Amino acid sequence: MGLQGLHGQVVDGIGCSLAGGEIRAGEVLRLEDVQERYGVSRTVAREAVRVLESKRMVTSRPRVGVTVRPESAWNLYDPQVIRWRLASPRREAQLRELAELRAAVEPAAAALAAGHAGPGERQELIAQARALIGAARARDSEAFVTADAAFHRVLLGASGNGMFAQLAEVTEELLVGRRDLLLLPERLDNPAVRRHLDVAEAIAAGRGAEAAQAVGSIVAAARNEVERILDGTACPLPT
Amino acid sequence: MGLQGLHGQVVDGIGCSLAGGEIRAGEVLRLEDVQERYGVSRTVAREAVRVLESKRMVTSRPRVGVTVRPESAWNLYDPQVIRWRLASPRREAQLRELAELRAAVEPAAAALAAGHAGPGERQELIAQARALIGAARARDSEAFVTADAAFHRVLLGASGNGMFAQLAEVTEELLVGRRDLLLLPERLDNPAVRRHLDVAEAIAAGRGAEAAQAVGSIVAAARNEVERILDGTACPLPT
DNA sequence: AAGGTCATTTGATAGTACTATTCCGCCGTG
DNA sequence: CACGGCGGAATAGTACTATCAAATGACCTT
Repeated sequence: MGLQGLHGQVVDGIGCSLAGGEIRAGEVLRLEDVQERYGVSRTVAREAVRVLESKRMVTSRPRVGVTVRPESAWNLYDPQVIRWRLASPRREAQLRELAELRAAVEPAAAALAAGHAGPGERQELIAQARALIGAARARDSEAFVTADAAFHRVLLGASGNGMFAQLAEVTEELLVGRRDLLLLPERLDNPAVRRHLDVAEAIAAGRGAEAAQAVGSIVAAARNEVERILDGTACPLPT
Repeated sequence: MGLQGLHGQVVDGIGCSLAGGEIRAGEVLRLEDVQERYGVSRTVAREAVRVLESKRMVTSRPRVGVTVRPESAWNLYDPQVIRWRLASPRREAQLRELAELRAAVEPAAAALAAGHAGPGERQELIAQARALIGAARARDSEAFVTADAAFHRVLLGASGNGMFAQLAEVTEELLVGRRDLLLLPERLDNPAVRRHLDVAEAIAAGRGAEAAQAVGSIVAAARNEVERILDGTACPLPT
């Protein structure tokens, strides 16, 4: 995973502590503290700090030490940061943010995909949509998440926008996060599932607006689901 | 900016070369090459590699060296990466992606802001909208961009979603990028400008859907503008 | 073709010298 | 007496070098 090498472990350890709120913004760590806390050499400690600095989680200044920056400054799109936040007590807030982000982006990605997708991608979308429906019918939660993730990955990739495509990884974490929250095999077969095929067909036909609308209903439902589970305050779906 | 310390300069140099396509995916750099290319010690070279690794632009493996990863793997939301890509020959593609991202996110942010914004934020939005209109009337390109950036920063921040808020920085780069592309003082006073006040008032009144729609028209126009300038292929605005 | 050996390159540590910044005391001035 | 600027000293990061360990790809042997 992200912990290649000694420094990676240190980064992961500190990153976790930061995301978990164990170390709060404004607090300062000395390089020496990091060394003995993790039992590593100065070099490794510095590399770890450099990486965290690159993620904008800390700043390093002479005579002061390593200062923790406020969460709002962090690179919140860094996959590692997302994972830390998902593993933190504030997991719910992160899930909600991801759901909102996804709800905003995927419709736009679908609209673009209708214009940019290649023949293979259009076919792949339909194939994954059918696999999704099949998995839902079979109450196969495993295959369901796999097909769901694959579908949205292809969709985002077909948008031709690299930044959208990169959200596929995030989306997958969201999907498994949702699955973990409520593993309801009986809930698998809902209207949103069949909507996936509508999306695939709309994109295959190049009908961007239609695809966007269909995706919009899917992600809005997903977001609503997350919201409902998290804090009970579900927003009504726009008809 | 991001070049604090020696290693920062090396990171910036390599990052630039990578984004500029001077070093392509799959190519390998040896740590020793980095050392003599930038005249730095092994320690600094390693720190630079660690940072680039954190940005997912390279991987470092023993016996092989530092391998450049394909652009699709990079942390495209890292502000530094965005800046490198904006400074590269492929600047246009990056601008387009940013415009598309913004078009997708800001309406959603506006809808959320209608629910989450505090009293101060609602007032601030109206104030910035008025400042924007004033700057447009006065043909003051400088004040225009400032107010525009401030408006969207407050808007994104008021969404209550940290990931949305973080796009403010990106949006500002997009705004100045657009300004640089076409500094047209006479174009300042267009319908989209007055829409900002509609947005502010809708959010102030808590009418999320209305705010989202108004923002949608603004960002769609902006995106269309960018597209038109970049490659002449403008998409028709959805009525 | 399969397997082992070796060279190469990164990974990690220790030690050292440098540098920047902050803190604090000193002095002068108002 | 209080306030403010000035400068030294302590402190913590910055950077370099040297050295050993570990991993792995390539080559050679069988």
